[in-house]
Amino acid sequence: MARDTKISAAEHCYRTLSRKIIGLELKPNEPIGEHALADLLGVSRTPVREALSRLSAEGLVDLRSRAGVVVAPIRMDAVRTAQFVREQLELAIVAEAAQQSNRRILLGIRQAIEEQELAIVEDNPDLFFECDERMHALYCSLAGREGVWSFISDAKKHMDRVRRLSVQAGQLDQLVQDHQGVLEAVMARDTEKAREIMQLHLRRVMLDLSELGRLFAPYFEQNEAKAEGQSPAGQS
Amino acid sequence: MARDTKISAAEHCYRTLSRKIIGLELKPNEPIGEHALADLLGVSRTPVREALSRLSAEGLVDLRSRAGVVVAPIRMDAVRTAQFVREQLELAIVAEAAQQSNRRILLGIRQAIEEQELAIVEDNPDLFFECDERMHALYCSLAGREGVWSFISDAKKHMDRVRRLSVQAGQLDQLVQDHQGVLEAVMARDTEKAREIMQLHLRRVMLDLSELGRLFAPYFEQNEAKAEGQSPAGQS
DNA sequence: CTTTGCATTCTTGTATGCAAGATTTTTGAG
DNA sequence: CTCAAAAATCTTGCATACAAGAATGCAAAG
Repeated sequence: MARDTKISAAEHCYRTLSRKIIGLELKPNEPIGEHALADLLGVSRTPVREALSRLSAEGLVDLRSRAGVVVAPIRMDAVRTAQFVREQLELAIVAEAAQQSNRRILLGIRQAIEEQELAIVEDNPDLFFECDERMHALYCSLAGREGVWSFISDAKKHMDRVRRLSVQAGQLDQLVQDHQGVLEAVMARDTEKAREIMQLHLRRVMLDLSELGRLFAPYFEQNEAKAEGQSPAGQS
Repeated sequence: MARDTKISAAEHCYRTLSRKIIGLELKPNEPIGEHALADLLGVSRTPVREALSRLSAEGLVDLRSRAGVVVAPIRMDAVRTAQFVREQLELAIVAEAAQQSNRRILLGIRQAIEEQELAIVEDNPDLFFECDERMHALYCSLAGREGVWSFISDAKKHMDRVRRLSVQAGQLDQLVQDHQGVLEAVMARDTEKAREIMQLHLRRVMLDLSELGRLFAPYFEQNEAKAEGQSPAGQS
């Protein structure tokens, strides 16, 4: 209520919806109407529409022309592509980062890791992911390539929902251990080891992908199989 | 005039403006008004606004709140970042492509290169760049990672205007030779050589960047140097 | 009971109106 | 002539109105 005047309503809509979608607060395949969102966000349809247009370009919502808007289902293809992109970029970044040494940034990374441990204890997924983002972004800074983070971030959006799902079954401790390993390697200027651990780390998310696809089937894109024909109306 | 009904007006606006900006038909730092664009495109301000919103998110236009819209100046930082991102992705792609062999795609690549040579003879920059895009996209297909192209394409947008500028001074022949070299290496399954030539090729664009910054200074972002304080009013 | 065609309702896509902030011009004083 | 302040103009940001297409429900026929 304090900074309402600073950013536009459209931007506010974009950020709020983006956060809600990635945080699974709005569920994949869930129908959302422009009017309903406008009411929810307390604005008119126009800024909502602008936000939806951007989200559609990013692949987070599907605009079905004149037939409604739905939160985009998680698409296996998109996840794999995003993983590839992210891996290439982050590995290159961490390799460059390992050749730099900025005390302040390194300290920030350490702090982020510690805070992330705390987030696990507190069972606070939002904080966990926030720290994760901060840490990875700091590696970009360390490498002197802050701009690259926005590209990684774009790719990550397609994976974040999967990560959220895997949290519910997940071993978060292992991820933090990975982070510590990467940091040690970077501080030791061991480029190869840093890349190695980071690669392992980044691929960990994908391990249970097919299982998640089964567990959370309604969140994933259905392969054109008309499910209704299989389940008879078990009413009688 | 045949497919007007298929895509929305907003999408039409987005594509048209995107093309005009990248093609330097709309010049960097040129002020554009929503109303003027609406008239130009024969629609109302609403779809124009939607397009501008997306273009702003991509960094192709700057929306100065209530003070006008300008075509984004070329930003050196953004170009360097885009170059980094593109290089990482394309090198990984060509390395994977070199381990595949799909006759039809390889043929398509060869065709694109030949058509590109033709474009040089005809002095047709639009065709030249269109072939270039097609070829690079085909390598993504060859690697079985079509989805990656959209990410490369996003990064490329920040470099394309620079490439357009360097065409005017440029040796396009060299670029085509690079392409042929890459194709040969890929067909010979020589991963390392393919990466090597591709890297050289991708970096060629950046060589004259600083010179272009001087030659086309008004197209580039000015470094906050208040020019007015230095030039006294030489009226009297 | 199932199916087909129609009418209703709902949702989006676009146009337009209005208000607020920024820019420019004008006007007046020194 | 210079500078400053205020008014007029311009431009965007948001809300609303309207129209066209899609989905849904209903009724009638087989």
